[in-house]
This record gives sequence, C-alpha cells and structure tokens, in this order.
Amino acid sequence: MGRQMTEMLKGTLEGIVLAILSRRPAYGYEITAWLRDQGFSDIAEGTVYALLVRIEQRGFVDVVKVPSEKGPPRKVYSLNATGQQYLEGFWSNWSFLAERLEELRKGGK
Amino acid sequence: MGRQMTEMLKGTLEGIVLAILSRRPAYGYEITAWLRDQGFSDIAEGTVYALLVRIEQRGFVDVVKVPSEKGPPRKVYSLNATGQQYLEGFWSNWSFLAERLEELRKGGK
DNA sequence: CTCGCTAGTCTGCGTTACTATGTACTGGTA
DNA sequence: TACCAGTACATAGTAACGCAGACTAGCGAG
Repeated sequence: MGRQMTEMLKGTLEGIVLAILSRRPAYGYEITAWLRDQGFSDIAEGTVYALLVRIEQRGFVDVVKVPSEKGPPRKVYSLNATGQQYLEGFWSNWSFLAERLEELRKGGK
Repeated sequence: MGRQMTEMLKGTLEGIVLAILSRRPAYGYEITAWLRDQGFSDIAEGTVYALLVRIEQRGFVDVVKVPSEKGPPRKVYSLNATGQQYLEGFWSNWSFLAERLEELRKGGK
C-alpha cells in the first residue's frame, strides 16, 4: 500500500474495526474480508489480528470461541461497554479532525 | 494529548501542513501558532519543525530564508509543483477514508 | 496425499509524533 | 548593564502502529 495511506491508517484502523464490531460480533478473517470488500484492498492480515489482540488486552471486546466447520475454531469478538465508550471518544476525535480538514480543503486554493 | 488523537495525526498532520502551505507560504512558528488556533491545542513545536524538514527533504517545498525583526531568520516554506501533486494524492486518500468512516458511523447501530 | 481455505502467531522493521531540552537573536525594562 | 519574555529553529530519545513475511494448524475436496 502507499506510504501515505499506511500512515493515515494509524489510529483510524483501530476505530474502523471497533465500529465494525459495534454493528455485530465478528472474527478476524471475516473482518479482513470485509475490509478488502470495502476497498481497503491490501491491509495485511497480520495487521488485523495484531489489532484484535490489542483491543482485547485493553478490555474493549468480549471474546467467544466458536467451532467452525472449516479450519480451527473462530475467535468471535464483540464490543462491550468499555469498548463502546472508547468508540465514542474515537468518533469525537475523528469529527474534530474531519471538520478541520474539510475547512482546509475548501479554503485552500 | 490523547493517545488516540496522537495516532490519528500520523499521516494526516503532514497533509494538514501541506494544505496550509498550498494557501500561502509560511514558516514554522507561524504554522504552529495557526494549528493551536484551530484547536490542535497541544501539537508540539518540535513536531512541526521535524515535519517541515521531512517535506523539504522529499522536495515538496521550496525554502527561502527571510530576516525577521524578532529573533533568528525565518525559513519560509512554499509548496512547489511536486508538493501540489502529492497533496492531491493525500486528498484522494483522505476522501476514501472519510467516506468509509462516514458509512460506518451511519450504518453502525 | 496434497492442495487450498480458514484461523491465528510471531519477529523485525520503518515511519511518525511526542517529550524534553538547547541554541540564538531581539527589544524592553529595571 | 543585566535580565527576561517572545520569537524561531533544532535535535536526541521514546513509544505506538502498520507492514512484510514466515510459520503452525485443522479440515474438506480432488
């Protein structure tokens, strides 16, 4: 991926994944597939798994192991209250940033 | 600053500064002041200078030293053609990201 | 048996922003 | 004259994050 996009994802990818989980529980492979679908064509798989480990350690998600017909059991993540709260903080930060940038884009030129 | 915002700025701060420079030439101290004004209340001065050094090395800006009545001479940066092109790439990446996040925010919940 | 899909782990690396500190030049003032 | 606030730029060390790439597994189909 472009260096630019890579850097832009720092901090936002976490919010994106939390937002996905706020809609419905999901497991790593599923999230990766969804991201690719949405056009984040080359987010590394390893990146998503590492991120899931981090948010689990921070206590933002609950985890349930669900047996799968295909391959090893899935770790299904769902957002808990702590995670929900953190996600709201993310949205407010995001809004702040997005507003400033929108202004800059319009005013610039 | 919050860890969250810090990470979010990675990749975007560069675009923000380039966007500022696309409106008019400016020097480091001025840019820092403007950012604080806009609500980026605690972006470290050192961060801006380091960023300016980076974009200069990549050839996105032209630099002119201008004597100042107060303090040492100012290094005035202005966006050149290469930088303008890079900035356009930044905007397209940003749009992509912003659209995906907007969708997530609406769809989620 | 081997291939391919699903699921997850681990290591080393490069980039970035932060903190903290330091240098240097100016004008005002006590 | 000595000091200080404001201006302007710079650098060393640190932490976080995403990436690349390799590796371990389980299971079904050809």
